[in-house]
Amino acid sequence: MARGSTRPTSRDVAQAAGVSQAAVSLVLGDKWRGRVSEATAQRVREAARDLGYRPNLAARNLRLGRTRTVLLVVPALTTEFFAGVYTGAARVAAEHGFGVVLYPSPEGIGPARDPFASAQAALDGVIASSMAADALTAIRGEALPLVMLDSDPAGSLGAATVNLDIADGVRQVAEHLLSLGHRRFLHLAADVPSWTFEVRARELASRLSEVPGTSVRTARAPISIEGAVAATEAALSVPGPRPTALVCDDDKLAAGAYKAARRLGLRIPDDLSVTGLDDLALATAIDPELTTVRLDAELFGERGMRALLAVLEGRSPEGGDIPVQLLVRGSTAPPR
Amino acid sequence: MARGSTRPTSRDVAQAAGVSQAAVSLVLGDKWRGRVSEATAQRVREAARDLGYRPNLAARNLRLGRTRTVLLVVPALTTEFFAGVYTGAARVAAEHGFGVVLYPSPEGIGPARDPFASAQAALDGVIASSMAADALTAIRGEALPLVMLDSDPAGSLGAATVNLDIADGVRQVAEHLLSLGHRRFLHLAADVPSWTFEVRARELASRLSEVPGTSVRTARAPISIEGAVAATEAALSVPGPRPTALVCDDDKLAAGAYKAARRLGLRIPDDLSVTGLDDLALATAIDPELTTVRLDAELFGERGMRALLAVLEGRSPEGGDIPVQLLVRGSTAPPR
DNA sequence: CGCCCTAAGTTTTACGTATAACGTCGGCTC
DNA sequence: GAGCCGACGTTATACGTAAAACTTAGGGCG
Repeated sequence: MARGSTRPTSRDVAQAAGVSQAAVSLVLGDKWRGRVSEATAQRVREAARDLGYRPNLAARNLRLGRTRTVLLVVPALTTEFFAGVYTGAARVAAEHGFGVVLYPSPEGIGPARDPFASAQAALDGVIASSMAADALTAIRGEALPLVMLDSDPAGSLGAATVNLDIADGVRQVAEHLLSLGHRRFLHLAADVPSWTFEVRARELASRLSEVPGTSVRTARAPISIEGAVAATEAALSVPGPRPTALVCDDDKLAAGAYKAARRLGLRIPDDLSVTGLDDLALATAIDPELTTVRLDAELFGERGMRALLAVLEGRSPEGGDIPVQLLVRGSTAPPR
Repeated sequence: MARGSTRPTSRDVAQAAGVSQAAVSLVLGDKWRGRVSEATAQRVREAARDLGYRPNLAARNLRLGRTRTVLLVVPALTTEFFAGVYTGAARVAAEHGFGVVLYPSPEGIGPARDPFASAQAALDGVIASSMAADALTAIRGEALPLVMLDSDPAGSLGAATVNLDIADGVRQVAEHLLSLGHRRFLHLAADVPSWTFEVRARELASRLSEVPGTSVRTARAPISIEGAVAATEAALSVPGPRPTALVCDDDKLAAGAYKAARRLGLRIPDDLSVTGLDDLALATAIDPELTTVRLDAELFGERGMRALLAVLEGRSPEGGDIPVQLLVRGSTAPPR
């Protein structure tokens, strides 16, 4: 009790219970089936509780050569979506006795360009968003078990991938707008090099090209409201027939588009239909509420973590993209 | 080289450089001033680089008895703000060779109610938001160096506190609205037990009570857009003279209030002035743009981390609240 | 010449845990 | 009664690192 400030070790517990340190380890590690009597085990457990014993993780990790900790690498930018991913991943991790450490990719973190310096913990594996491109080379260098989120299955040599079915989401958006009667489209694309955005562009172009009489222009903007305002305002100001439907890569871009439309005196959805992608809180805060594609971020994180656990246990991760869902709200209507 | 799959240790480096393991540790730990010749040090560094050596964190942590890792405990709810806090904290941490692990407080994480089970890493200290109340008792039990964010300085026995000057922000809001001529106020309060919200209520009531002829009612809502819509709609529908100014504890609540106002046919700011607090991306996405109080989340995280570093080094953390700034936008105007 | 000092290392130890390898003792079988 | 086996432990060791304590060889100095 009056041992001072240092934390009790398994040896202290052993002494208190009148057994050897090994016995403590066996009991607390639940490996005592036929090795220790029930009575002794009970004594050990009580001593541990009384002393407030907690195993030293550093020692355990050293001994076992693994840490039951994984790194989740996300792009610094998008917070709400990846908060959901983290939550899902952390929940599944906790169920399996794992912890999850976050590494938000590049900017803002400063000198430590290296995920593994920043995450002091030693790691058993990594889950990385393909948007966090900067960190990826460093990750590859470590040859750790790796799961990629929303990454080109063909391009992620070796690594397992878990993807949202973004292509289907874009198809749903296109179908919805086409069936409303829209033919002149503007695609407000995220100016970020990532597979997940390439898919949007490819799928939209592909579907629209099948319908005679449609046209689609593209504008690019960084993923921020201000950036989207400028890009949209410019794109809608060019002479010639104006697009009647604006497909945005992302809800934030759509929010910027709203502001641009307002400045130009265009009413949504009467003069311009707008769609987003993500279903952030934003989407229902703006007026009119945004027609968008709901991505289940938590499920995404869960599936990512399950895939990594599978890799760690030598199983092969389950395949299949995660379904997404079009939410039709007030920002889309037939063209006037 | 052809050593197989296991990672090289300092002993491997030693062998490659033709020195002892101790020499490697000295060189790489930068403790070799008068202990090792420059030439040998160079050889060691090269060998380490060639082998791709990385020190085993678990072993180092065990040896040193500290991990250079701190836990940041945040409420699961609010993501954008705490993303900023994390970024600021992580930057400062990285500058000092520390890592930051996130623990989003209660819901969603599942069985592991215990921050220290979830964050597998052993910890040197903790930074905790007072909003993450559920986790606090567990944290206290560990007797780790602790810094509280936005917590009652009087009530956080022993622990250092770092606070935003929320009281000043509320005063600025009140001053602004009073000077516009508003006298009938509604306070849309976050239904979350936390000091940071108590301050808002206290300060607003206090300032308004000094001005004769003012009245203030209070409505409560959970911090979500939908919750705020319902609460605001109810509060604005009661008979009698309607409030002309709505002071919200938070931007999200304000976004909900916008929707409620719209449903009731009230125009902002003509029929109702609205203010928020946080300056989230939301604030400039909605129309009209929200008059709100900018909180510098990154600076908050920075200061929190600096305070914790001070505690860890036995210095006393610097005091003083972090200043905040009123941003007057389009959601406030004189009452009609 | 004898001494100490410094440079340049090496040997050894400890951190706390998990587990393989090793004892001991009573009881049962043949 | 010899042998063996299962129950109940203990002893010893290794994980990789940091650092204290020790070694060795010159060199300078009185």
